[in-house]
Amino acid sequence: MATIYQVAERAGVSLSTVSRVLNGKSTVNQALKERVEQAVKDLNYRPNSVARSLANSRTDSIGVLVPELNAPFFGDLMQAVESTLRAADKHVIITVGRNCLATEKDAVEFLISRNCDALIMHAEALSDEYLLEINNTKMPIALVNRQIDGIADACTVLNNEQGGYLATRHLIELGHKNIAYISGPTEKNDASQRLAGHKRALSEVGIPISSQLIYNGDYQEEDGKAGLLELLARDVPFSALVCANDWMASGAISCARDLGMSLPQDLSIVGFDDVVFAHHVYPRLTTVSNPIYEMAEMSANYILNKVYGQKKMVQRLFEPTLVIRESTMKFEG
Amino acid sequence: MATIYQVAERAGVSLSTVSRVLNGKSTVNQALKERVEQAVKDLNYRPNSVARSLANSRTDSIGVLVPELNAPFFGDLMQAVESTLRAADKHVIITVGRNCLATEKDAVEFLISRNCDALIMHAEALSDEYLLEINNTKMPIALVNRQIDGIADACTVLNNEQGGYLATRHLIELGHKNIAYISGPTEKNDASQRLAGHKRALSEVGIPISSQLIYNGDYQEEDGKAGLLELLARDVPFSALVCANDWMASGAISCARDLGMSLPQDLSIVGFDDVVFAHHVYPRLTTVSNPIYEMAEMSANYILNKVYGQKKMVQRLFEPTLVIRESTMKFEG
DNA sequence: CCCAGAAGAGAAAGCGCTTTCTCATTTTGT
DNA sequence: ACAAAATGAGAAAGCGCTTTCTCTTCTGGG
Repeated sequence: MATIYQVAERAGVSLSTVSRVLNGKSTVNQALKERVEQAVKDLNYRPNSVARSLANSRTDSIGVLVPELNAPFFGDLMQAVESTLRAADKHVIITVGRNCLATEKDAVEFLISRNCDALIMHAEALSDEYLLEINNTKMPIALVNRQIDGIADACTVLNNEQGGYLATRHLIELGHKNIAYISGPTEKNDASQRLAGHKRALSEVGIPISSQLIYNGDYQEEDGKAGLLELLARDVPFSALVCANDWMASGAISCARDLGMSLPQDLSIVGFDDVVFAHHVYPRLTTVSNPIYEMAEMSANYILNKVYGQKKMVQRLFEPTLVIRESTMKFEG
Repeated sequence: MATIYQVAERAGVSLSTVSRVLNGKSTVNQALKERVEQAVKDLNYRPNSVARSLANSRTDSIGVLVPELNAPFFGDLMQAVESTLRAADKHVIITVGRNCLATEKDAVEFLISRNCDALIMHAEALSDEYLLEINNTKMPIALVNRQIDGIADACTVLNNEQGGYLATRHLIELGHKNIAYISGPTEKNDASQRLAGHKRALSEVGIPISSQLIYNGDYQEEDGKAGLLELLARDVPFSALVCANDWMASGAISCARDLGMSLPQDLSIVGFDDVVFAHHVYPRLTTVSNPIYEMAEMSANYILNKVYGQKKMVQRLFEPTLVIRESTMKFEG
C-alpha cells in the first residue's frame, strides 16, 4: 500500500502539500494540486484511516448499542443508523446489550475503548446517571426511545401515551366497552406511558378503569399468552384486548386460537409497534405504528450535527399512527 | 486520558517495559511488573486502540456484509458473529449490501478502507472472481452460505439439496403425490440445490417431474403469492406446495387464505429456513431449519483461527432438519 | 575465579498521517 | 516604487503505541 510520502515523492512536493490537497483545508497552487491528484491516481493511493485517526483523534466510527440483533424492531433501527451514517462516510460498530445491566455496561465500555466518536443507544438497563456521565465525560451519546432530562436534545422519543390512547380509542369507536390491557413492564417509561394513554381513552368516554382488566407483562411473547390466560381466569368479561407490543399480541393471538376462540369475532386485539411480522400473524394485526426507522435516522442526524458539524434536519418527538388491519372488528353485543 | 508514558513515569520504568507487561510477550522482573500494574490501576490507564493499531497494523475489527439488517435470518447471522467475535475482544463493523452489485462492492471497499483484519460476508451479487481477489490480495474473507472452489475452507455451507429433499419427502410420506414447488432464483446456488433435492425426493418414489408444478420466484414474499396464483392458473392439480424459503411460504399462505382455501386441509405448505416468524404465521409453518446461527459462528471461528491464531472448532458443512408444525397434513384423497 | 551466555530493561526508530511553525514569494495599498 | 500584508509550501513535531537493537547485569560451567 502506498503511503502519503510516496505520493509526495512522485508529485515532487512535500507530504504536507499532499495532505493539504487531500483534506482541502488550505489553498494549494492549482498546478501542484493537479500533480498531486495525478500521483494519487497513479499509485492508487488510499489514506490509512488508522494513521489519520491517530493524528486527529477522530475515528469516524459510531458505536451502536441495541438489546438484540435478531428482532425486527431493532433491525429497522440499525438499518436506519447504518445507512444514514455510511452516507456520511462514518461506520457503525454494533454491540448487543441483551437487556441486561452488566452486558450493556460492558458493551458501552467496549465501545469507549474502541475510541468511537459517539454512541447511539437503545439502552434498557443502564441508569440515567450512568448515561449522563458517559455523555459528560467520555463521548456524546444519542438515545433512541428514551427520555432523560438534562440531555433532552440527545433523546428521540415516541409519544407513547398518544399511541396507547389511539389503540384504545379505536376499540371504543368500534363499540367495545370492556377492554383488557396487557402492559409492558411499568417501570419502563414507554410501557407506563402507553398504559396511561389507554386509561385516558377510557376516562374520556367515562368507562371506569378496572385493575382486573390490566395485566403486567414483560414485552415477551409468552406474556401475551400468560396475560390472556390470567385475564380470562379473572372472569371479568371483555370483548377486546390491547397489548403493549406486537410480540405480546402475537402470543395472545395464538393462545386465543389454541383456546378455540375465533378471531376477531370473539376478541378484538390491537398490538403496538407494527413490526414486520404484524401482517404475518392471522388475523393480520391492527396495531399502532412506531416510526422507529425515522427516529433512529434522527438520532444519527443528531450525532452528525453534534460531532461532525453537519447541518442535518432533526426531530425529537414522533407521533404514532394507528394501522387498522383485521384483528379488530365492531363489537357485536 | 493517561498515556503509556505517564504510566512508565509513575512506575519509574521505561515505556518499553510498560508495553511488555501489558502485552506479556516478554518476561519482566516481578517487582517491576507489579509496580507497572499498580500504576496502571492508579491512573486508570487504558491503552489507546488506535495507536496500537497503527503500530502493529492490526485493528481487531472484522467487517461484516449482509444483504439487509432488518430480516430475521440475517439477524441471527449477525447475532452469532457479534457474540463470538466480541468474546474474543474483536469488534464488528456491519455494512449492508442490499442484494445489489454496486452496493455490495461499495460496502466491501468501505470495509477495506477501514483497515479491517478480515471480512465475513453473506454476499449475494459479488462474483466468485472478485471475492477470490479480495481474499488473495487484500484480506482474508469468510463466506457464509456460499461455496467457492479455491477457497473452500473459507466457506460455510448448508446442505441445501438435502433440505429440499427433506421437505418433499415429508409431503410424500403424508401421502401427497402432486406437489408444487416455488423456487428461489435458480441462478443462485442454494435455490438450485433446494430444487434439486425436491426432484430427488420425487424421483426416488417414481413421481414424474412436471415443469408445470414448478414456479421460479425470487425469494420475496410477493413471489409466494404470485407463484401460488400462477400455479393455480395452470390448472394442474396439486395438494401440497413447498416454498424455497419462509417468506414465500408466508406469502403463499396469506394468498391461499384470501382465496378462501382452508389450510392445511386444502393445501399443505412447507417452508425453508425456519426464521423466527415461522411460528407466527397461521397455521404454524412446517419448514426446514437452517442452522444459520451455528454457521455464522463457525465463520467467525474460522477467522479467529486464521487471522488471530486461535484454535477454535470449525465445521464447514451443515445438515438441515425438518421442523414439523401445523401447515402440513395427511393427504385426504 | 573467569568468561560465555542468558535475561531483563532502556533508547530509539518507526507506523502513516495532521498541523503548527517558519520562511520565501506574491500581492496589495499608497 | 516600497513597505506591509497575504499567500503558499516545506520542515518538523507530534499522535500513543510496538518492537528491534543495544547495553547491563546475572547466572552457571569448567
